[in-house]
Amino acid sequence: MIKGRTFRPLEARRERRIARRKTQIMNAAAILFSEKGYDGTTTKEIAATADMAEGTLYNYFSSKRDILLGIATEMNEALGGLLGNVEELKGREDIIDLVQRSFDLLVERLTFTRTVLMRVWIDDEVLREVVIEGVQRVSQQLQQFIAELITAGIFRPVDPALTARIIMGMFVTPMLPVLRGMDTLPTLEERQAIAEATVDLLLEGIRARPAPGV
Amino acid sequence: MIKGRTFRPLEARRERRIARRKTQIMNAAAILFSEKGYDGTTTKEIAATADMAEGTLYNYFSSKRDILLGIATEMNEALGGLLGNVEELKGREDIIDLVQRSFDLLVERLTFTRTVLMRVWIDDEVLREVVIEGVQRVSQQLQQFIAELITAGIFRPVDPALTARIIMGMFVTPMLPVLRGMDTLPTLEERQAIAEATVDLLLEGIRARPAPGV
Amino acid sequence: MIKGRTFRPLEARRERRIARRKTQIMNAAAILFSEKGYDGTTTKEIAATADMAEGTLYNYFSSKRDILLGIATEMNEALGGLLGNVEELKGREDIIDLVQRSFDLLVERLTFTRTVLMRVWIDDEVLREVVIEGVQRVSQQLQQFIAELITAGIFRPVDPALTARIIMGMFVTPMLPVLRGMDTLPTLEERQAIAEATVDLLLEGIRARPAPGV
Amino acid sequence: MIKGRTFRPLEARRERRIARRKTQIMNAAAILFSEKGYDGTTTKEIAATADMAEGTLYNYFSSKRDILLGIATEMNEALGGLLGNVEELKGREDIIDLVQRSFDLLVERLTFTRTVLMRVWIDDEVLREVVIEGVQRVSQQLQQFIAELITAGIFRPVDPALTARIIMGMFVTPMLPVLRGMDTLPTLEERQAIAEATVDLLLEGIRARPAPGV
DNA sequence: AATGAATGAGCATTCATTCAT
DNA sequence: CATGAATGAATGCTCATTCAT
Repeated sequence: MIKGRTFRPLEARRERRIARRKTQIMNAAAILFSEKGYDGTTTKEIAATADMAEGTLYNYFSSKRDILLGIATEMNEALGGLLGNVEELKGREDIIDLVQRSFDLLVERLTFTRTVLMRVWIDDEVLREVVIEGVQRVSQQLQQFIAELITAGIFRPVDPALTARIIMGMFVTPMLPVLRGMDTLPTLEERQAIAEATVDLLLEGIRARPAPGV
Repeated sequence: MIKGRTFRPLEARRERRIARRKTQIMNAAAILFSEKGYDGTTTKEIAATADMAEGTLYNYFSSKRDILLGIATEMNEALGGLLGNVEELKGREDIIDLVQRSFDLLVERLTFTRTVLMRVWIDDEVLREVVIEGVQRVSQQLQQFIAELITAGIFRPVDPALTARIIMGMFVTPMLPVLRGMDTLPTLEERQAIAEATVDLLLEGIRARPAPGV
Repeated sequence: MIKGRTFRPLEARRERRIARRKTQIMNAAAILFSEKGYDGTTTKEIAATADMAEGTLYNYFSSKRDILLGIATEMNEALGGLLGNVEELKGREDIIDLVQRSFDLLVERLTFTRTVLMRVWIDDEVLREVVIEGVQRVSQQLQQFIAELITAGIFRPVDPALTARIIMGMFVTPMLPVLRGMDTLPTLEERQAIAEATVDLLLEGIRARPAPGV
Repeated sequence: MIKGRTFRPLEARRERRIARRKTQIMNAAAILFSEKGYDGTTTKEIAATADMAEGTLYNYFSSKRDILLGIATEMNEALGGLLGNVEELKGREDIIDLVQRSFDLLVERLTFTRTVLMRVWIDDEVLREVVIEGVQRVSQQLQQFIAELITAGIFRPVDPALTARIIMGMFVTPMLPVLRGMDTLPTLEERQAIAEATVDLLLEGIRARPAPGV
């Protein structure tokens, strides 16, 4: 990227400043969106929370909507880092670890998650951005993973597509009250306990077992 | 409610007319809310869809918000009829039947469900109305049911509260793409297949089993 | 238009009320536009001048721009009534009379004229609406009139198109200071004097000539 | 201005640079003003067209408005050079030549002309700057010229003030479609033809006459 | 002198609610 | 009861101007 004398530190600094500003705005917006909804949040409030003038928002985003899409994209990219190595998931511990990292992601970016989950429900573009490109990819990796383990005789012969969907539901739902702001953030230990309980519930149902009496 | 000579047919007819009007308005509003969101829907549109003048809405509801709460309440009452007889749930078939009736409820009142699920995310009053009074009651019945079956030695000893939450997630999530409008409505057969797959996944994991070799 | 029992007085009254409101708004807007320009006028001011709330404007016009187009259209229609009978223009008196009626039109609708003349300069849609459909029609009738009188030997052989353009300039220009608000409105006598001087200048030119027959 | 030992070449260079910058800005602004109107043009666009940063504009002009007044002034000064020698106008050829030089001026500074003509309509200061000081001076010279030729028996006895106004209209109007951007720029030959036709119409009128001496 | 990010007052437009008919 | 015109506060966004670098 940076070669020979085309290295321009001023430009790099500029880009960092822009990135910092965008983050500052998205953080402020996500807090408000997650508390009051997209339509219930005004640009005036976003600016005040981000500690800048209203017009400054528009130097970094072309519209209120663009801030929302920025949040969705950021969330999506974070999600992308989660499942790169699905083929390495072999034992119970690996799966628990993956689940826990998912929880961590949701919790770290709590307001982003809340915002995106809320908006995906009616905004078709956010739906495409996040679900089609993000969740669906996760889902397909999951289906492939399930299919392989069925072939290997480790899982019972279930419908991979439907099961993938159910599994994702199993893992997101325990977090819903937290995301909604009804429960307080779970501690690390609590998250671990939830992850283990969920994985065990899943495995004991889905794992093929030697016929009794063998 | 109406007894003896206080029976006044005129008044009853009046009440029925009022109820019919309210339903007409809530149906229209739910369609629009579920398509465009609460804030994205104008009272002018609701009136047009309900085939009446804008001002007429306010003879039956005190505000746009009141229409939303009416929808939430209605949904909640429908949910109440679902789990009256939790102690009768004994075998796999009973549970599958319950799950299927839940699916039917969501699908029948598709727009109501969509509206309420969307709005519960940020509106604290809807949250109280629906979740605290509706979902939580279901959840508690479910926990009690799980606890009893654990005591009876039919289920493994799991955490009833967490498991109840996971189970509800398992059952709602397969319906999400339908509720979101991404998938078409499943046929009766499809709903049955989903219900069976979900219950089997649940049972095979949660049911205690005789030790192998016995 | 109104036949048998399809006569609906209520609807007619409604239409009259709407027409009255639109006129009220266009009059207010034209005053402000002509004083401060289109962009220099706010909808708040228009509403205040028309003695109604800001939102009420939008029950009758879909945008500020639509008010402007309404004014242009109205002006255009008034212009249309001016030149129906160009073939009746025979002598000097007829022409003076036509010129005077033009002056009257401009003066009566002073603010409309000012508004349209100002806006036609940069707004292409107003240009089309007014010039292409209005002025151009007048111009063509004028060219035809000139051509006929040339054929009849009454006019010198001049270029009809160019001459029509020059003539229109001769008649509009004396009014410009009035339209611009620099001069006060001319009285009827003054308008008559201007009309006669202009027509004579057109017909005879400025150069002194020996009396015919001498 | 610069005499004796106060002559400072550095200062002169500085002034030339400032003058060049101001011209650069006014040219850019005039293009945009003439296309989109004063209010429709942003300082950001002016800066971009003039190939400099937005803030730089304010080193040379105190406001957007000041740029406009600069354009008006420049136009006015150019107009001043046109009529210095009105007493030399003697024959038809001289007048045609003057008319043609006017056309050339308008065409050369097309965007300046467009801008000023547009803005003079509502901006009182531009009106004063250009009309009162520029056009009115032309008009007075014209009136004096007419009055003298009447006295000399060369022109008919017409009202000099009104006639001056009409004449100016005759000469500007043929150019309006060009200024408005509806017609393409006329070639030199076309401009000459227009000038001749206009002057002849002015001198001789439109009415056919028996050839003198017949 | 040049820059361009920051500013915030000001704008056109929307829409839930009221109320005279 | 039903109507739909009137209301005006509130909104997202623009842009001339300033000023630290």
